[in-house]
This record gives sequence, C-alpha cells and structure tokens, in this order.
Amino acid sequence: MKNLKLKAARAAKDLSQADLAQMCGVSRQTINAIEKGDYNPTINLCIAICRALGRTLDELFWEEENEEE
Amino acid sequence: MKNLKLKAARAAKDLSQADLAQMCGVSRQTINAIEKGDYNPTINLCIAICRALGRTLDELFWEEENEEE
DNA sequence: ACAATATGTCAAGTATATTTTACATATAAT
DNA sequence: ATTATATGTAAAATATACTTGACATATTGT
Repeated sequence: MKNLKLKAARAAKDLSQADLAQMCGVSRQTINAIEKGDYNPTINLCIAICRALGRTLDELFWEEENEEE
Repeated sequence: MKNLKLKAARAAKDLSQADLAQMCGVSRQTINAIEKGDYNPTINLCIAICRALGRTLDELFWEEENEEE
C-alpha cells in the first residue's frame, strides 16, 4: 500500500523526491518506490527519512492494526 | 550498537530468539544479528517483531538524537 | 557426568533492496 | 512551442539482508 504519510510529510516540508533522496543518501527512485509502496526499505533508511522530515518511525511507518489497505 | 530494547522486550515475554524468529518468519540467526546490532533489518521485519512483542517501532527501533552509544 | 536448551558466530548461498541509466508524462513558466 | 522541474516506471547491475548448516560455549536440570 502507498505510504501517504510520507508523501504528506515531504510535501509539508516542500521537498521534492529528489531533495529528500539527497538528504537521505539514496536515489530518487528509492524514495519514489517507498512512497509508491511496493517495497520494503531498511530500518536505517526509514530512520534517515524520519530525521530529514522531523518525524518519528511511528508517525511515518507504523500502522495500527486496522488503519491500512 | 546493540539493540537492548529488543532484547529486553523479548525477555519480558519470556521468548527465546528462536521463538521470536519463528513468530516473525525469519531465522534465529537474523534475530540474533539484530540484537547484536551489526545490521540493518527491513522495516517489514521490524514491524513483525514489534507486533510479536506488542510494541511499536518507536519503542524498539527509534533513538532520540542523544540516547545511544 | 550427561542431556537439553539458549545463545554467539562463521562461511557459502539465495533473495531482494538499491543504484544507474534511460525514457515517458504532467505541470508551470517564458 | 519550448524549457525546466517533478514524478512514474523499467531493465540490468551491484550491495546487502537473510537463510542454511554447522560448530562452540554457557546454563540449567537430571
């Protein structure tokens, strides 16, 4: 499923996918794929993304038992 | 760095590394390596571990700017 | 002393995260 | 119409997460 929390948090900081990718030390396609949702990043990358956006893991990557789809 | 939060949360549920590994669908060595700290699991595995232990990502895998090492 | 369980570690293989290059589309600005 | 930026997507290569099998040690119970 898409990661809309991430997309929204990035938009709230007015960063492009390329900007965020550079801040995290990964490629733009990696950020795109994570937002698109069809894959499974490493925790260290998730943490880098969180720090870049001023959020925590629970805020961007945790889902309560029933909130997804 | 070692993940002592994980080790403690597992101990609190009286689970062996092998037990937790089986609950998460990974090998015992993978859990051992994560606790030992010298690698970088995927977010989906972190989430599986959290659900198995009744914790969230922030509780087991997040570190505030200054609390580690 | 012996058996059983839990943990730590290593090496070789497999699966998959991530990169690089490239192309396509959409939008906004000139 | 053209330029520039942001996004979506794909294929091939590389890095690394994870598995399997194996062995060693420590601990606890019999």
